[in-house]
Amino acid sequence: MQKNIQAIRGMNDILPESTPLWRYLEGVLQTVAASYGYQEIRMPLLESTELFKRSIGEVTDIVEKEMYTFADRNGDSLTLRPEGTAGCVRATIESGLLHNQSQRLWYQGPMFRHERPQRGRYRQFHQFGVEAFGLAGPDIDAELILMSARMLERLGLKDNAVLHLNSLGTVESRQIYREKLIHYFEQHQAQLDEDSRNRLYRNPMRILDSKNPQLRDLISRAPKMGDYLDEDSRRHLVGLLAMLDDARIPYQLDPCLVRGLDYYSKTVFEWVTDQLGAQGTLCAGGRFDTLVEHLGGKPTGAAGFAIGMERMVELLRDRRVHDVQVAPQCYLAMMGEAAQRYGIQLAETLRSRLPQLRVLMNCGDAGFKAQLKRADKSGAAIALLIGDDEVRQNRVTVKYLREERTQEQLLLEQLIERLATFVN
RNA sequence: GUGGGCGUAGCUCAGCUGGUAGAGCCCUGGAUUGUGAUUCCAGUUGUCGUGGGUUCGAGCCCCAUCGUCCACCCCA
Repeated sequence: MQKNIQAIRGMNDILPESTPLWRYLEGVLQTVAASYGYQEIRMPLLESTELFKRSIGEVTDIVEKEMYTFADRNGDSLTLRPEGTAGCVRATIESGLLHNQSQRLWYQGPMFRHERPQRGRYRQFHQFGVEAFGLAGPDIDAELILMSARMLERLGLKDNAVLHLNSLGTVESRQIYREKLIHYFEQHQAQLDEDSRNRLYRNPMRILDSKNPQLRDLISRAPKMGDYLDEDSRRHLVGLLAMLDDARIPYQLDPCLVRGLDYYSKTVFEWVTDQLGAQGTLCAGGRFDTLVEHLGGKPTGAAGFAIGMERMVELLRDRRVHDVQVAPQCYLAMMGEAAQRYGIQLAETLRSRLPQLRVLMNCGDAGFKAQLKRADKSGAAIALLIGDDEVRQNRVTVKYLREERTQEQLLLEQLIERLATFVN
């Protein structure tokens, strides 16, 4: 048997039954971002591999084993973007957007990581990302967190998520902390599991967010980043917490919160839910003050976050949020060849006169009864009936499908007037 | 990359200790000629994921393979 070609593993189609929900979600996020004065930016899906190696970090899992990397025809190494920040920074530097000015930007679109798919984790997944450049203080961190909180609130998901917060300090203070941590875990090496032992010298902070319950005790007694923060980072964090308190945004300080990408510094945060299984991070972000410089720009403070769209959609699906109108307002049923030719002209006229109207025209052979069934199934409020009689009289029979109302025969202008009341 | 569960009609699934396939939904037609959500009647749908093995005989047992889901890992 010939095998049908299937979608690439971990890359899903978004079918018509869910696209309205996606558009609703995207619409809410865009509206909120705009209400904070953020502008949209669109970057290519493909970037030079070097960009991601330099920004995400050579020793991260993403770069080591999760990137879709391949050679262009001329031999250049290209990579399908595994996240949006790197490309966004590259674009803003390249276009001079950071020259003596700050930028507040958002983007959305697919990202690609070669991981084993599971609930809430796919090889092509979608993010809505927000980035702010050229602003060094805790005020912009607060703005971003407030924005993310508002997004959740608008979507009715405020009670589904908890805000986790931590500070990773500057690169220098983190270096000191890192050594303390290695020293601590070295002394208890026997208690570490295999994963953690592997991470001990490569990325000891990752041991902190291990899920192994046998390590919980050991981890809870480990040195805390908070005790090693430099003065600047400490003041930054205190300032941010005060602003969050003012805004009455509850948060949970989480000394074990470590982000997976190397470029983060100072503030990091995550909105986490317990309703999605193992992949519960809905939204995550933080500051990345050294990245712009690292990619060749002038030293520029920066912060941002990204929302995992699939995870949001899954939460919204449970709540049956449904706001987007796609059903046609009227369905055109026709009997006979003359009626069909009349009807197709009529449908065009209606679309010209009422641009907001959604007209679904019956196509293909079907009995009158079957056409009405289709009209009902389409969700249309009205069926427009055309047969020989209507063609002769130049009228259209209007049948109301969703209300007790006697049907009527209308001339074109009357019909347009009537249909106009169903458009909004 | 490592584990475990599952793969039967378009969808959701049933199929008893092995005897060459079923239900509901959907779709189509009909219950007198041009009037839809209900009801009734009728009909279509499958090399039971794929390949091999055991057996007189396999959807059911064994092996392999692919796919999928969940978890580890990782992260949005």
